[in-house]
Amino acid sequence: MTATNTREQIIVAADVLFYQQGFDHTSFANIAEAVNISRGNFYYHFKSKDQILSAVISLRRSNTHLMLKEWELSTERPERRLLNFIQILQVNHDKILRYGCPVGTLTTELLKLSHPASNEAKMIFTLFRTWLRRQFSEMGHKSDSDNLAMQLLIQSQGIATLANAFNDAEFLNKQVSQLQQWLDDLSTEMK
Amino acid sequence: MTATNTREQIIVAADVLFYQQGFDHTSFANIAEAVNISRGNFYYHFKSKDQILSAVISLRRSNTHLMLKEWELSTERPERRLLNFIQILQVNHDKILRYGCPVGTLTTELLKLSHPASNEAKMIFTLFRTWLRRQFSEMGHKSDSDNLAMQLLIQSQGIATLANAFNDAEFLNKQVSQLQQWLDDLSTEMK
DNA sequence: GTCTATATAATGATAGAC
DNA sequence: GTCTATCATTATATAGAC
Repeated sequence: MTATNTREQIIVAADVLFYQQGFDHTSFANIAEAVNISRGNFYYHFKSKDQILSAVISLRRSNTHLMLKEWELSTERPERRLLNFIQILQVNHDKILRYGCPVGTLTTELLKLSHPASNEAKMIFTLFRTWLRRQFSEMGHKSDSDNLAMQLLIQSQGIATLANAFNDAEFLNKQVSQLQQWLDDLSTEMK
Repeated sequence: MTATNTREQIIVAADVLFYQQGFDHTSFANIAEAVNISRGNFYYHFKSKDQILSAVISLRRSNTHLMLKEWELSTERPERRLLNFIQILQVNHDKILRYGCPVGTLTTELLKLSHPASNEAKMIFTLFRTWLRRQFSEMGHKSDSDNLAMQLLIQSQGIATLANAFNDAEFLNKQVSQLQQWLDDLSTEMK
C-alpha cells in the first residue's frame, strides 16, 4: 500500500469515527481496525492523535469549500443556491438523526475539551456564514445579509440538535419544509 | 463529613465538570480534586461513574422541574412565563458563551457515546417541550402549540451553539432581543 | 511501509487499614 | 466515612525487526 493511500484512508476513517463517536472517545485502536492496519503503523503517517484531527478538519474544510463552489457554479440564482444549503438536512437525513450536525458537534466537543483545534473547526462555520451572507446579499438583502445568514445557521443547528435528541424523522422533514417556505417568502418579498 | 453531605458535593461537582469538560472527558481524579476527597472514597458513595451520571441527570431534571414550577407560580400570564425561558440565555450569558447549553451538549455527547443514560438526559428536553407547549396553549395557540414550543427550542439550541462557537456576546444579546420580539408579536397577534 | 513488542501514563475500580 | 495501596485495563506513543 502506498503512503498517501494509507494516509488518506486513516483520515477518511477518522473523519467518520469522529463524527459518529466523537473525537475524544475515538481511539487509535478504533481507527486501526477500520483501516485494517496495526496501531504501530499509525505513527509512520501521523505523529500524534492531534495531527489526525488537524488532517480531518482540513479535509472537512476543503470539502465544504468545494461543495459551496459547486453550488455557486450550478446556478446563477442565489435562492436556488440557498435551497441546496437547506437540503443538506434532507440529503443527510439519517446521519443527522443518529449523529447530529458534524460541524456543530465537533466544534462543541473541541470547545469543551479546550482543544487548540477548536478554532480550526470553527472556521467551517465561518465558511458557511460568509457564503450564506453573499447569497442573501445577491438576493437583494444587502443590509441584513449577515443576520439572515446567522438565522439560517441557527435554524439548521437547532433542528439538527433536536432531531438528533428526539430521533424524530417526521420532525426533521417538517422543519426542512418550513425552512424552504421561509426562504421562498424571503425571495418573493424582494420581487 | 456526613454521607449525604459528601454525596451531594460529588453530584454538584460532577454536574459542573460534566458541563464544562463533558462527561467522558471528566475523570474521577477531576471530581475528587474538586470535592477534596480521595479517589478511593468515591466508591463508598457510588458504585460506578455511570451512577454519578445518573445522579447528575436526576438533579438536573428535578432542578428544571422546580424552575418551571416557580415560573408558573410567579405569574398568571403565559407570555411572562415564556419570557423567563428566553431569558435563560441572558441569565446564563457567560456560561452559554463558554460551554453552550447544558441540556443540548450533554444529550448530544451521550448519544455519540451510545450511552444508555441518553434517554434520561433527553427527558429534560421533554420537560421543557411539554411546559412550553402548555404556555403557548394558554396563550390561545392551541392547534400549533407543539410547533411553537419546538420553534423556541430550535432557536435556543441554535443560538447557544453558535454563541458558543463564535464566542460572540453581542450576537447572543441580539438574538435574545429578537426572540423577545418574536414572542411579543405572537402575543399581540392573539388580542 | 508495516509489523510486533513494549514503554508509560491515566483510567475506572477494588481491598483493606484506620 | 475516609484513607492508602493496588489491580486490571486502556490509552497514546516509541523502538526496532522485517
